[in-house]
Amino acid sequence: MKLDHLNDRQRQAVTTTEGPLLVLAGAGSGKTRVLTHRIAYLIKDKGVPPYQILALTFTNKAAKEMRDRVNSLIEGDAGSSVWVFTFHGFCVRILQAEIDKLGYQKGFIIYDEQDQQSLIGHVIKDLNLNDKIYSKKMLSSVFSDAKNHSLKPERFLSETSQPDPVIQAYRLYQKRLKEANALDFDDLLLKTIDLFEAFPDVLEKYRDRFHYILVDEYQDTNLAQYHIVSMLAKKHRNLCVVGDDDQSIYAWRGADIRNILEFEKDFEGCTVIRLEQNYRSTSKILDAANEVIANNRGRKAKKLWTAKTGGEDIDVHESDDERDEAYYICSRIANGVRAGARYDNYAILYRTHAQSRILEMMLKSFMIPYRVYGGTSFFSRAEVKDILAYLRLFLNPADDEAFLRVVNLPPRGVGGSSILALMAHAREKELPLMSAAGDPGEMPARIAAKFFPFLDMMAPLYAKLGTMPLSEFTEELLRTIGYDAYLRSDKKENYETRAEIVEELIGYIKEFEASYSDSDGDVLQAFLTNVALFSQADAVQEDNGCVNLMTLHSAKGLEFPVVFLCGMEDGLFPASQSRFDPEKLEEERRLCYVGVTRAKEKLYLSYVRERMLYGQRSSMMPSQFLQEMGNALPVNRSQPKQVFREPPQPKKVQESFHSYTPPKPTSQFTYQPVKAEPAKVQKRDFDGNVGEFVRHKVFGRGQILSISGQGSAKIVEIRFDNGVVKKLAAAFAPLEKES
DNA sequence: ATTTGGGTTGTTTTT
DNA sequence: CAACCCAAAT
Repeated sequence: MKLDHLNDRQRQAVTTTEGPLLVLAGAGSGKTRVLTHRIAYLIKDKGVPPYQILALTFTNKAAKEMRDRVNSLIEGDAGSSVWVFTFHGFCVRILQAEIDKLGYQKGFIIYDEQDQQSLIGHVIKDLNLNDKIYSKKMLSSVFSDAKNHSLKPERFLSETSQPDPVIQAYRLYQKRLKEANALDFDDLLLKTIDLFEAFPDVLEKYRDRFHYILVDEYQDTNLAQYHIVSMLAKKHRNLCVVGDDDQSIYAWRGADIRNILEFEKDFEGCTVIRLEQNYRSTSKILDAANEVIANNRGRKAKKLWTAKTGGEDIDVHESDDERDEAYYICSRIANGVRAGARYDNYAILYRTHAQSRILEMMLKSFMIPYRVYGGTSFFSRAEVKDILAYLRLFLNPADDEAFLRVVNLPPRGVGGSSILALMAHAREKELPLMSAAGDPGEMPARIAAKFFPFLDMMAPLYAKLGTMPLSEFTEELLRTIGYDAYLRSDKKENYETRAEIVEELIGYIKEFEASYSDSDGDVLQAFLTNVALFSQADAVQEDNGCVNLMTLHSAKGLEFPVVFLCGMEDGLFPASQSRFDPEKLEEERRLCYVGVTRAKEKLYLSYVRERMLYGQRSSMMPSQFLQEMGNALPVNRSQPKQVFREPPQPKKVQESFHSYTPPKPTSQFTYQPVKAEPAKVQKRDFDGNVGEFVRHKVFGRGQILSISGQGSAKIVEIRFDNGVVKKLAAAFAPLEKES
């Protein structure tokens, strides 16, 4: 194994194979390289059988990349038998083999956030809780907190003295999950721990097996993950964790920075190696990053340096508003491309998804191909959810959330009251909804009959399941339920887009089953798990010929020659909720650090004076982080604001899911770069004037007091004859001039 | 039963 | 200015 292209520290990190090892790897210091070489070194030079190695990552993409790179380092496909998984994927794998020991069935399904919310909604109803105090949101975050922070959520809840209703709700929630044979995301970790604790022989089995364990992004592990790792590593103690406390950006979802800060205490006699040479960015960029992060307290001492001295100045730009900002960014990109750059050299990073919209519009009018990661992704489209809900019901008829979603979709005359009756009946009999519908007992016949069409339709499909490839089965399913006709009849949204999404999903299933070789598993379950664990970052693909748009969070681990960090304003970034909470502020600052260090050659920082927030214009101040980077920014940065000609009117965004890529290595979904759409004629422009009288379909006659905004954002303020003053969107309100 | 509309929320970030 | 939730209309 040749290691001479590694620097001394990297090589040390690769070859220190025995005992606990903490690698503090600064941004761009070659952490993935170390991990992959370490795995290859273990196999090739140390003769470790690949199946004794376990590597844990946070995203599927990271896992896939690691697998690929290991395989290219060693001949043959020995690398493929290394277990490289995300934490969640690893837990699923174990639970699929062992979960029956915990009283669940093997074909469990994973509830996503929406299912979770909706289930909590039912719990609130059933317990008659005041949903003003105990909202879905509040409860779900408490539950998640409890699960993430503690091995015994119940104990956590009482120790943090949660009010009784919360504890009751928690119990009922867990009970319902179990009845539905479902696990939420946090359960995946928690149940694995439960399993290991309750069945020492099972733990022993895995403990024996994994002689070498590697953990990527260790700074982002939560207590549950920490626990899993330490249980597994207890025997052989060959645990290598790699991370950077400065890049810990997931505390809000339970990541505990102490896991990395106290690793040395937790694993006695551990070796610590610091990787401080950055191979990614120019020193101009790195200086800025070092400046901001220096404002955080309680971090491990380290000083990143780079051999790439100098480089281009960082650009700081002020715009009037977000439209202007978008224009500025687009024109920079257009110039760059004209000068020979590729579109995929560029990334536009922002704090919140909401910021992407205006950027998208402007990119379209510049005819710049782009890709948005995250946001309303393909898998959260209603059509996809519909179909997946059906499929879930086939894997697991106890899935009540899925049942509720599809029982009346397309509409087949099953309404709220029937559902309510069924739910009561099901509760009484302690049956899942599906079974309860098939076993109506003393339910009024009139109501029971409502469910017959649905049941009759499903029954033959159950019989067909498994007799044909999943994709064909899905097509059969869609034909049977008449989904296409439903899409056509639903005039709300345009049929073409939605039909296209259905096609896309079928295509995705085909890809999946083609690459699914393990004949020993249930394809349907594997597929649903794959989808549930699919994440934003997984879709990222370099060299796609597109400008990349994403949140700062999903940018972690990536790098781009040119990075735009936009919306650098107090209240947005750092977010308003974080500004006065020192811990949260530090996390925002780390996020800023992550953002800055994504850039290899050129960094643009931009902020606006005025931005639309909560539906109204508010004036903004430059982010405090800009001040903090001050020394690394060019001195003459109060450049005169560029004056643009009238920026092109952004075209109406054509509804589109901005692409996604299947996680399988071979899959190659073609993505058509978004081409500019011809401007569509907007809704009619209401042309009343102040003082004139108008008639509203509902409110009656009124007088226009003021008009603001323009185009579809035009707002008219009207005092109606009954004295009520309302602000209405001119483009949408049913207004007519009073004659 | 289904649809519509108004009123009410509230926004980080995601495995 | 959304998305979401509930109430009222048909």
